[in-house]
Amino acid sequence: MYLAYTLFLYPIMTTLKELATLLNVSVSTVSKALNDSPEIGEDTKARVKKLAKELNYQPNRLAQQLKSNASKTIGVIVPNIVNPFFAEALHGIENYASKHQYDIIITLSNESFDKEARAINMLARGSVDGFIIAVARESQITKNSSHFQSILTNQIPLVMFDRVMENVNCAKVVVDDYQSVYKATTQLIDNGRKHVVLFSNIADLSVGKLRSKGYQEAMEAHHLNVAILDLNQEPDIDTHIKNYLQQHPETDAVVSIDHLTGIVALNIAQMLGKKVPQDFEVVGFGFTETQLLVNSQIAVIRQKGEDIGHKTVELLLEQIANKSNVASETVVIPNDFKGAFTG
Amino acid sequence: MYLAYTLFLYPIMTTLKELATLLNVSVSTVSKALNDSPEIGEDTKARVKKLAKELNYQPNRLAQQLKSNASKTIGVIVPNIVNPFFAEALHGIENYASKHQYDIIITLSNESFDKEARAINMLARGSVDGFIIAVARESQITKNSSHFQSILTNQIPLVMFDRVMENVNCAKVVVDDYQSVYKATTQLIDNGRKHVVLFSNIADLSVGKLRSKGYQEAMEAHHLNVAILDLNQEPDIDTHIKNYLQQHPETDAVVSIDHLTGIVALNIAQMLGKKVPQDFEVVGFGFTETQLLVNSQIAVIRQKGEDIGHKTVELLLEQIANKSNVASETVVIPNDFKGAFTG
DNA sequence: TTGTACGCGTTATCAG
DNA sequence: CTGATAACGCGTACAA
Repeated sequence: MYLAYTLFLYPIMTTLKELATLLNVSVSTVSKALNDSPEIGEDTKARVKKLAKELNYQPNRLAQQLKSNASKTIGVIVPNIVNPFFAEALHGIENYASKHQYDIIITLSNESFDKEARAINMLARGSVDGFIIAVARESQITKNSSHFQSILTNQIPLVMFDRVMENVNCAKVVVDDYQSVYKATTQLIDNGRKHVVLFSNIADLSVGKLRSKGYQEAMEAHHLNVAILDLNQEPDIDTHIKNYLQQHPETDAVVSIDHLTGIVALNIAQMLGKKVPQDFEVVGFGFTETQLLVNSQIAVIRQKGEDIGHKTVELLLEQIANKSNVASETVVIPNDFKGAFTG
Repeated sequence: MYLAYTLFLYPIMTTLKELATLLNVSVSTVSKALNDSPEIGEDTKARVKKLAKELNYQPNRLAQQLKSNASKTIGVIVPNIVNPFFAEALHGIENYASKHQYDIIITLSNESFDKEARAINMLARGSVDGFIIAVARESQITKNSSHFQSILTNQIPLVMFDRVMENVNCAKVVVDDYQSVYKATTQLIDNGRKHVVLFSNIADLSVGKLRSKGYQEAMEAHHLNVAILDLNQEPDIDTHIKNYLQQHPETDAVVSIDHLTGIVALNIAQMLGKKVPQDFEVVGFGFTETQLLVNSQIAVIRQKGEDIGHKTVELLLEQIANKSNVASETVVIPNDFKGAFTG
């Protein structure tokens, strides 16, 4: 005879208490019944479950989280999401996390220290069991890591990836930035290229520096001139690249250490009448779909975003499990090479 | 004299109760003091705040949320995040939400109905105050909207964007898919193109159908032959496009209704020796960076992902505010055109 | 001015 | 087998 009540109640979230009063039993009985406790008789279990189903009862997760002191949620902070590398990494993170029944809260720092710090402050108060972070540009440049230290001080598990800070003592997942660019540059030189220039719009980032270093040392090892075009934050990279290539017509190869300048360089070189890849070769940083976009006309150093994402979650869940063990290993996920270099 | 205690306690989350015992006052006094209640004396306020600062006290958000019955969090479910359109929309959503002190929990449906349904089930239990959803491919194809109905039944605010379901009665934000493709196609025809083909890998989606319809009706209005290459789910779109263009050498224009096939078609056409844009023209769907990638060689219909994201949040927050008012308006955000068509 | 008591929804312990 | 009680951490009406 609780039909009317039922109909009225239905839409809004049903609680244990409501079930209890409707069934004339105690709240704890209902809770145990729904959790299949052996303490409860089969008949009452059935009654409880039936009504719970009818009223579409769903336990409130906030309450469960508060009680258990675990949110089963990972806080992810990335500089932006439009960069396909981060998109892929997030994809990997989400997949692996959800496989392990973890939700993720994503926050974008927009490369800003403040926003990064605020996000940490919000999430570090019970909302998440741990953090996965790629450091904002501003934090990297200013070397301000106070907000990360506060995570560590609070014993909250933390994993950094790609953009990491050396002086923060936590687990890290990176790619072999130096190695892969060194190797790619060497390959170009072996192909007979003499005027290899590096294009970059991330010179100020940790990864940018490592990649530049790879290029630089490869060039120097072969006694070739180092030429770096730093497009950092330039709004109109098209024009700058065009100007450079016109002023340096001898250029016969480009190493791009980000996901954009390589493709742009390719297009412009073709517009300027260069034959690719016969007398002009490009190596770029890329991601899964890059290959489609450039149609094998350039070689790409492919960052395995999804794998990197997987790994970060793996490390984080380990830390969450063995609360004590603040492991701070650094895992390197080597880059792929896609698209054959010409000989 | 609580210094030793302090040092021991510091790392782990400080609670009101701990502050209270340390200060020999009641929990509520501490709470009020921290919230600057006029009931509390200035001196005690000072004492409380001082210790709170020392111990780095941060109120537990879960508890606050449970108490207030509001999570200040938006649940966002998108099919994937690698598609730059969704990445941009998410960017817009995150920015606008965070401006209004809302967090977002992002879940990826991976185009699967099950995952979408599970995500809703998890989040609809107190974790979020409302949903923003772009419908998974599978849900659209099977027309299964039961999980969405359950959101509505539970009175949880819901906004759909881009991929929407007509039979779900909620607010929606879409682009002018039909219109913009009709217009683009007409433009190509006006430019003298006679053999315009449509490339698509999203024929089965609501947006895909609308866009195809725009193309089709524009062609028919000019008594031209409709030609559609459906690359839906094909792994190797490169090859298919190449084959098509070789078998149909008369083709003088391509309309691509997704963010990939247009760029691929452009590259392949150039490889096949077509002069772009003199005797071959491409219109594609795109996003902010597309223009850079294709270097003005094709025109793009640009979906304003960020604006769309903004709008969804705006509508959702409205709904959250006037709980009663289940507004179900549909907002259309018109596409931009970038890159001049040649005449 | 401060403290007490209760509620948010859940679970766990301990009586009955 | 069932129920009362306490607890998670916070906020607040009410009492002192």
